[in-house]
Amino acid sequence: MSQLISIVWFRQDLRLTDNPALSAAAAQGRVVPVFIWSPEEEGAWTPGSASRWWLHQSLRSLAESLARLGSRLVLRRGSALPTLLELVRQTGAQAVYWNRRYEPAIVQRDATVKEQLRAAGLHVESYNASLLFEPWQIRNKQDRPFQVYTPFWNACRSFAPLPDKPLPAPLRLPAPDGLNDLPSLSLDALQLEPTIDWAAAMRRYWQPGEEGATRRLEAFLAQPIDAYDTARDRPDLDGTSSLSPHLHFGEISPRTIWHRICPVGRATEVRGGREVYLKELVWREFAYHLLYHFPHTTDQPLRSEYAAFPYRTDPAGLRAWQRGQTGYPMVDAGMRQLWQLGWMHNRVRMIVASFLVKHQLLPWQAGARWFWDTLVDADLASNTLGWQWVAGCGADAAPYFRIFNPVSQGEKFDPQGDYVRRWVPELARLPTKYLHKPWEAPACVLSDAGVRLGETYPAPIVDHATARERALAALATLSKSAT
DNA sequence: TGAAATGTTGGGGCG
DNA sequence: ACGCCCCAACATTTC
Repeated sequence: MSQLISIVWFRQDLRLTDNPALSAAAAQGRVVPVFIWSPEEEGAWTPGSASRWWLHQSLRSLAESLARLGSRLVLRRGSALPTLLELVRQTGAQAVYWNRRYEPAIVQRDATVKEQLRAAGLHVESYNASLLFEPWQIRNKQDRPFQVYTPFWNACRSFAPLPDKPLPAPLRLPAPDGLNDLPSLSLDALQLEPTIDWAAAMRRYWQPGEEGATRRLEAFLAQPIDAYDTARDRPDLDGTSSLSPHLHFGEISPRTIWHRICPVGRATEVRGGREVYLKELVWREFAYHLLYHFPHTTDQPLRSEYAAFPYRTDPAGLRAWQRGQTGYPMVDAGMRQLWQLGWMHNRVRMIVASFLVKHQLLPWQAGARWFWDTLVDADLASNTLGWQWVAGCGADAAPYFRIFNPVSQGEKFDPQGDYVRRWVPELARLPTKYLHKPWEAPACVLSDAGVRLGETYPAPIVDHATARERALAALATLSKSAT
């Protein structure tokens, strides 16, 4: 057995299967797996409460998986570079391996870490574990990054080479002598979990970790995939894959999903629900592509003229939105699902985001920040893309005048009202006809359902038609000042 | 991966 | 039989 000792630095790749850094290290000799909690190095985007809850569970799962292979996950907290150098001293490691991340602050940090470790004489390699295509691989004919989705998708679907087949998990993970005596924090010492236990519903709904991710994928694939095209838009059904948090933490690889959906490997060969799902996966790739090439967009609009957009300041309005108390059942249902599950159906994300930005004229950055704190799948690339898309200031964005009507969206995508009844139980007894617009219900209908508007459920905080006119007027000032 | 306003068409009631 | 109007259904335009 070789005596070469390698450190595998786990980050957002909390899995054993299709983990190139882990496989490379295991092929070299003995492995020291480590996770370093260094939130201060994430710039302005330190993980939010829901993300930290998930991370705690996922680390526990990873530690158990490593223990089954005769290894041990070492936990540390602090700045990455000095922590890694200390580990090198303590283990005699000659190599450090990790899988890449793409957030602006992390790209910078990792470049420094790599340079300094190499300067210290270590062998250092990083790998792609979380994307089908590297953000710099996909270029348009002018050799520039894409800013529109459809041509990006066309470039990805015909890109050669195809995404690699997933690597198998290592069968054994030889530990260096003394791995068990290496100083490590306990998982609890990282203080990732909330001090008040608000995660009960999340525990019921999610199974963080690689095994839970695999089960979620298999459950999704057990459904008729041809229905995905329309079922994915229905928040009252289980039509989506719900893999987003597992993907964010790297508990499952997009390559694994790609090759399960598309066994021949070529996206040009699939149609129907399979193709639609691959396109959703590639939206995630597009988000990383944009974040990598336009790193300022986490806080600034991609279309710079939107920096002058006349957003309002309204702390009470923002709070009503956050708490699901806007008086629009579809919006409130979404915000309460988010609060309880740390997740919201994507169709409803578009509705609530449109409401915040267009009906309330509040800045998309405030919405992005709230999602960042409350989503278990909070992902800087996807979150940034989604909010800029809704606000109209991003890549391939919805035109600003595309304003969702929360009533007609509800009637269209939650036709029996199951979704609203589940998340806004105080309206559950209203007839479906009025469920998405309780202010139009006759007084006797409201009282029969036990609803008193303004008391048991809020009256709408803005009138739709008025808010729509106000949003269009705000857009007009923008295009005037831009010329 | 909008919604609302406006325009067009065609069936049917009715004088 | 015919013109007129209404209106639903659909298409197009506008925001």
